[in-house]
Amino acid sequence: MYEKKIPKNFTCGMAVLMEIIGGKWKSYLIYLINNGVRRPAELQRAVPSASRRVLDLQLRELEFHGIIRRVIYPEMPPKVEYYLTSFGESMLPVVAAMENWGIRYMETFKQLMENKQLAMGTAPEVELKKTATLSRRKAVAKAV
Amino acid sequence: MYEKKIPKNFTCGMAVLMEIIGGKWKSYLIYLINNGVRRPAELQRAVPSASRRVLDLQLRELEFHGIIRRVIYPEMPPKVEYYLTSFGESMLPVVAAMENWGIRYMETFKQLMENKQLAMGTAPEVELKKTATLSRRKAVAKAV
DNA sequence: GGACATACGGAAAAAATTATCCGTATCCGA
DNA sequence: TCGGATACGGATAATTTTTTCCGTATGTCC
Repeated sequence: MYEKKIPKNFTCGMAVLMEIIGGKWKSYLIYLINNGVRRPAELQRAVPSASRRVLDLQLRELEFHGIIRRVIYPEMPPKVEYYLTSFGESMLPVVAAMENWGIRYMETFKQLMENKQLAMGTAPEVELKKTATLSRRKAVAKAV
Repeated sequence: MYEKKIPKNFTCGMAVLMEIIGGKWKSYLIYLINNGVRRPAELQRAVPSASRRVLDLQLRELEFHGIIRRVIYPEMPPKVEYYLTSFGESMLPVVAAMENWGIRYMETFKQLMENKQLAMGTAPEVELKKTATLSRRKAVAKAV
């Protein structure tokens, strides 16, 4: 793990959670391991777009953080399996909530990315409030 | 926003959600705005460890993704306020779940970081399974 | 006029993360 | 003996994100 130069705070839960599953593939690894994809090579085949190295590193970090547990079989050729710890399992509802929210807005999101325009179906109420502060001063326009 | 060279997939919800709130301060910004901290300068004072620039950039991205809405008051000195859109509000439960999970394991996590040792209170069941595959071969040791 | 407030943005440096490429070792099967 | 499977790790490059430092503009208060 890279030695950080800027210390992190971890004063809010978000920072803690992000430190643990913020990596590019970590949540997916948790998902896969929980669904029975246990061996390193299997995981690599399951996520071919990730390099073998990063998966290894992120598995190490997940293990270091107590999310997964590595079981080493002293065989030849080598065999390794990963399992969620009970601590790791405690994270499943959160991961699921994140995943579900994402799925729900995936299509909308993709369209947004293509259009490169803000066009969320649910979102954009745009209105200009005119408050007391406006009349209190000279109200110079500086629109965007 | 930075033009990426490696295209992202967004085939799973996690990737979508991460694209939206993965930024270092984004979830905190959502939290603050939802709690009435609306003006840019207020937000900067609320997160002094973040540079003004990044907060600006991440606010832009949140706006672009339809999570927040920027209300510009044509006054002088300039006045701007951010509000969650209804789309942004749909994210609150997820953010809360993440935050809560993190808070719950914050202390354990901090100790882990200090010790630089895997010592999760709940976690480490370590056991070595011996399966058929072991006897099937010569079982050479390659322990760690 | 000078110091402060408001809000914004470009450019480049620094930091952090991820990718690529090299290597180790053993065993199995053709 | 050669090619593939298993698993792992170092070193460096590339990419992405964040920080730092510079600038713009206008208005108020002393």
